[in-house]
Amino acid sequence: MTMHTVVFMISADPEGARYKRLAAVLRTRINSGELRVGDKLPSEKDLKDEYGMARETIRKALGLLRGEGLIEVRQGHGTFVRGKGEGRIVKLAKGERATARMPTPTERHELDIPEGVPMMVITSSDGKEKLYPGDEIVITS
Amino acid sequence: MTMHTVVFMISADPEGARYKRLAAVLRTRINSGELRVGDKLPSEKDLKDEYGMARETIRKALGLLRGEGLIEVRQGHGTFVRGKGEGRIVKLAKGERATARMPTPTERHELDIPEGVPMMVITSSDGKEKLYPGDEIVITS
DNA sequence: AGTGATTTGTCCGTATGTATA
DNA sequence: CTATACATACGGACAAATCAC
Repeated sequence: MTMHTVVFMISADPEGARYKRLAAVLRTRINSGELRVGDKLPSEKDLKDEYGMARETIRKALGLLRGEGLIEVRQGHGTFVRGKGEGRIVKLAKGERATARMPTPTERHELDIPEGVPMMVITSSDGKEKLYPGDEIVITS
Repeated sequence: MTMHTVVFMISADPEGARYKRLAAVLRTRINSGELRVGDKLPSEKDLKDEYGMARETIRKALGLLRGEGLIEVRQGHGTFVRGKGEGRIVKLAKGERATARMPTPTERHELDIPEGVPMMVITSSDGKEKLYPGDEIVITS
């Protein structure tokens, strides 16, 4: 039995953009458990060297994953696998309605929502709105 | 009283990145009603000429708005102001829980969810999940 | 406290490909 | 077929945040 490191190649098949294929590879590395919550991904420079892409292309791939709420990027620090959130439970009162949308940058800052995480909006019958980070709330009847 | 066209300038105050300020300007032009649902935004080239930024910078600004579900970009066609969705109402059954997250590219394609729109996940007590585009659903108790 | 190295953020310019009108 | 418009990719440069020492 030969010991070997698993190298996740970018498929030579030119199906789709390179940054999308790289994102798919990284998504697999995360979902497969090779990279766990809190783990640091390779730096953009390392990914650039490893996959032979321009840094901008690497960043586009990371941007996709960030948009899915799968990773968190901290300037000067690194890129990390994000957790799923606690799942605080909120009971929907009579007449209240819940919907989801993406927050504006202002709302993101005020509610401390990371990029790529939606927002849950609960509207009561009088029109007042309550806002929650979408990954930290579960609604029950 | 002087008649004048309102020109949305990029504030000279260098607060934040240029693409974020441009996004804020465009967001205002949309929310103020100057640009309505379905309206076409200026082309990337026009925005580039108008604001004197590189096209990549323009695209980053548009990317922000796309990430908020505010605009829709169609290759070879243009950039358009997105509608808010219908608001189909779904009643939450006993034991069901609702949460929101961003869809993966696969889920986006299968549910025909535009970029920047979250997904509502309704989980029943037996673990089965129902998926809805987040901007086309409203949940009531 | 400070300095340098690392890492991500922003911005620019250019070129080419793909989709639509 | 041509022109327009968005998509992808590369390269370079400097700024800003963080870390290691």
